[in-house]
Amino acid sequence: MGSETALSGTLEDYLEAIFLIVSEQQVARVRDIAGHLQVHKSSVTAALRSLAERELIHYEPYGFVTLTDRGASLAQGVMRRHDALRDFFTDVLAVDVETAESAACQMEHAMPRLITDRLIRLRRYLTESPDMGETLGRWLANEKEHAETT
Amino acid sequence: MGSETALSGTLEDYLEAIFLIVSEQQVARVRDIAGHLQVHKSSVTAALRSLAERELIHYEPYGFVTLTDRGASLAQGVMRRHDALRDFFTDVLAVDVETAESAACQMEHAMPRLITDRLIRLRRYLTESPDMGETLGRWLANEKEHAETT
DNA sequence: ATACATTGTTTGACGTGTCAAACTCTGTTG
DNA sequence: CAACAGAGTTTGACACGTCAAACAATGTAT
Repeated sequence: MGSETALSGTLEDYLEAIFLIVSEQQVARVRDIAGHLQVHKSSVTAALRSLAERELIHYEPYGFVTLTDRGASLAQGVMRRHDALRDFFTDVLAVDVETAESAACQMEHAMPRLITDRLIRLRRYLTESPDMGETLGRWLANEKEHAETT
Repeated sequence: MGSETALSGTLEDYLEAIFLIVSEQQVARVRDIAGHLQVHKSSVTAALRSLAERELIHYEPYGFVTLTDRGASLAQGVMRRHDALRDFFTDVLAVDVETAESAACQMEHAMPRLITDRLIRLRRYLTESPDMGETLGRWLANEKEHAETT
């Protein structure tokens, strides 16, 4: 079952960016991707070629970019890991959104399915179950005291 | 205050390997590092030069390798992140050691201090506090059912 | 001490990702 | 439709990390 060769973290980032941009605008332009990833346009062109070779995007030079089915499903996988981490960091560890977001960004790439699933469910359990909710709340309150000791 | 330029994840891996080897043997040899990291000896030589330039290791060609103080403290930081992740994965998320270890290996590099601290404390709280212990236990049992659905 | 296997280094090549600058399309706008 | 600004691409250079193969040093037996 064709996973060819695993994507690099970098290409996963491009895929994710394209997914997000396509969700808002209909279509992704090189300029938007470059802006989103804080990278030069020429780097984007190179990445697009590579993603197109792997058939993860539809791309013709000077044309708009969209995801193939495989590309979209891969991108969703990346985003799921990203969101799982970020939400766990903010909702359970009470970390500020900026820190959570940027850490998630960098840690998302190598996270196995099993850990992603468990993280999502533990967060749900901890934030939604009434008994855990209270205990967690106590822990969180406790954390506030130790905060800002960096 | 002097962080020069942040280490790459790769160099952090070398530093960590050296730390571990030095802990067991007195001294790290190129061969051991290469074995530990599953990399060719020539890659090790290159990495050692780079670490020596940054004054993180004591290194003379054909000589033994040891960590400088800065190197040791950096290595301990990496290991602390590594262990925090691995232990959280195994003890809280009930993930098997191999998966936990290899995921920690790859995710450890970009993890901010704040998140590391919180992760360590949450694990402790969840596994050592009696009330949480029971609730967590129930959650864990529940996880077993959903397992192997990959 | 000399020979030898082990260990370490050098060299040259490659892959990936980045940038900067020159160049080329493309679609407006007058 | 001609000119132009904006968007995209090409090219050449670089940094990083890796490998494979040729080479050099090391120390350990005999």
